[in-house]
Amino acid sequence: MRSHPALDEIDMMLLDLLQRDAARTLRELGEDVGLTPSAVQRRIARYKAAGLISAQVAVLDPHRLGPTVLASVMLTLVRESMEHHKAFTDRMRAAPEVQQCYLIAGPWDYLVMLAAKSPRHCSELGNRLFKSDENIKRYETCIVFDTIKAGLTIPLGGGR
Amino acid sequence: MRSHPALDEIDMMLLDLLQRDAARTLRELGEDVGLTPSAVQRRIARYKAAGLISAQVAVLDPHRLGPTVLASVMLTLVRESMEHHKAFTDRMRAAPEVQQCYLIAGPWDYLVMLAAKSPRHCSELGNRLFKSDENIKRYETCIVFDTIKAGLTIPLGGGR
DNA sequence: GCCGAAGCGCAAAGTTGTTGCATGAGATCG
DNA sequence: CGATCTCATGCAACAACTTTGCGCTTCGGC
Repeated sequence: MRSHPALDEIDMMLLDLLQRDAARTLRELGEDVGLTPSAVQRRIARYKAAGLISAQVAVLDPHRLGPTVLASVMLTLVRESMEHHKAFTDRMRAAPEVQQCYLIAGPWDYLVMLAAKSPRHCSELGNRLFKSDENIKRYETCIVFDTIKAGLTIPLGGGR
Repeated sequence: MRSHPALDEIDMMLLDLLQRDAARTLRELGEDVGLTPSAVQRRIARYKAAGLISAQVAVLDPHRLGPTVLASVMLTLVRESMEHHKAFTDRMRAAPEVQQCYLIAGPWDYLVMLAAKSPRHCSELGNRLFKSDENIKRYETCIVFDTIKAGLTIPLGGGR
């Protein structure tokens, strides 16, 4: 007995449609997958209840909102205890300028994506979030010159 | 004469609310910013027309959809002509497993975030997208152990 | 075969999103 | 200094969408 009866092909299609455009109506979605609006709505309610859909957000265009500087930061900690990791991750979660933060394998411990309002702001962020932390051994910042692609889309095409 | 009369404080609040949760009703948003639903709806329509809101998407939880492997890839090209860059970026844009792709400063040319269905799939992706490209000098893949934070939120708090 | 669970379509009911219109606040210009 | 024009708002009517109850069918045990 599984808590979730497994997702069928229609579920995959719906989730894929939704992660591309969540502003469409139930009728449109229904036509695409071959269901009535009410059936679509019940499925989507199921996804939300199950936590499959964790959020529904508007994606803003950074460069139309005024100057925006994106940067990637790779870093390593000095001590690797649970407490030190938690202290760091809590700070990342709390900082609104931190778009993404990943614990990664390899020479670096973390990869962080920053969104700042100016080069100066970006530098300040580095100081505040990383330089002033005694437990960060080293960090390397790479300014983003251009965003080729940005999204959080998960591949759902070929069945899973 | 500016193409866009500049955004006031209410615009910033609305955009900030929307990039956090785009599923709220116009009435709720209106109460938060002190406007009627129709005023809110007209502002949002303006944002969309101006391209400030580039998409409205559902964010899926990768790990509730079955095993998912995220990875970051840093790479450098051999030749840096416009054509070579375009060939590469076109491939990135076309690949559904490429979540994000940035042109960056520093020792590497690009940072790419991948979403794969398994370690094997991830390795295949590396071969298909990078290893088989004669114009990629070197690339380094870091598997993501844990996602601390993921989003595309832009800081709008302190006025802009 | 019988029975319960689950999903669907249909249609009514309830909300929400959208639009026309009149008002009022600024800005521009004579 | 006032006339005028533009633009955003609130209100109210309207249209569209979402949600829910109900009966039906299907599928899997028992």
